[in-house]
Amino acid sequence: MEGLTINEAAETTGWSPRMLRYIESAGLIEPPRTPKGYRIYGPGELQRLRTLRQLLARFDCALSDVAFAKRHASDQDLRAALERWFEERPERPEGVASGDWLSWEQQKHQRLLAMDTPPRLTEPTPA
Amino acid sequence: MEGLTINEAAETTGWSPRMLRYIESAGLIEPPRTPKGYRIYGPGELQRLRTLRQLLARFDCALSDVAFAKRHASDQDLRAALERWFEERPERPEGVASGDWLSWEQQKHQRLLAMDTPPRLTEPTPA
DNA sequence: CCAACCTTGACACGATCGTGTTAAGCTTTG
DNA sequence: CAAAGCTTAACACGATCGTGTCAAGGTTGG
Repeated sequence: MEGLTINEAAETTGWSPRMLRYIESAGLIEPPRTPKGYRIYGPGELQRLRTLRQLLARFDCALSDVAFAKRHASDQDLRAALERWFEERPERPEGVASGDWLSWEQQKHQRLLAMDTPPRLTEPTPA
Repeated sequence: MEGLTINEAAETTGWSPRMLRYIESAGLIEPPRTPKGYRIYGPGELQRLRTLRQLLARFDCALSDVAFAKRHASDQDLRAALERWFEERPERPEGVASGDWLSWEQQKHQRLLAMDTPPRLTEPTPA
């Protein structure tokens, strides 16, 4: 055997075997398998399991958050979209006439949006 | 009045007033208030509300994910920690003797970890 | 061969998310 | 001033997360 079995890994990392499977299902740590499908945890996996623990505890965040962060890290489009959203400043012009008011910033962003809006995402969800 | 009230904003963005408050409580969009505490949504907020919608729909993610992304964007420590965790490669050396095996990678990371571990975070949670 | 271990799948359950609704109390406005 | 609108707080409820446990079946090893 080239590494630890799931129960052994659970033992040394503090996670339950159930959670190791769950973590795998979340795409966070996917150990290789023997030809018959047994999971084998090597030093790398064990270490990542331990540090995962610390991450969650230290920053008080959820497994799903880390899963999302992974998506965020590997999905260029997602990252770009989020970045642009955060950049939309809470800017408050103040110097605009009351008529324009409703239009000016709105249109500015409308233009930005038009660039990446896959046609008809805002579909009226027709029942 | 310098902007839309919460009900008007709800009307034009498609969110319910309840959700506008919820989104605010999540720290995603916090409109300014009148001296008496009434929320006022300006063009910026309205736009962010609309694009938020598209974000969630387009990438099929949750509000809490975006909230976490915001933390991720503004918390340097969090970002660094996540980055390091993702970088821990699923590398499988293969060329290491069976005795070393358990130690080598482990210690490598232990060293890395030691650098940023605020003393005693792994407190034994003493009931 | 059979006991010990693994695998997947399911049910269960408390906690949190996302959302609506309602109540009690101010504020703005016709 | 009274109606309409805002605010917070609370209750409710289905959906999902995180987790345990149990069942049915394949694998491994003494």
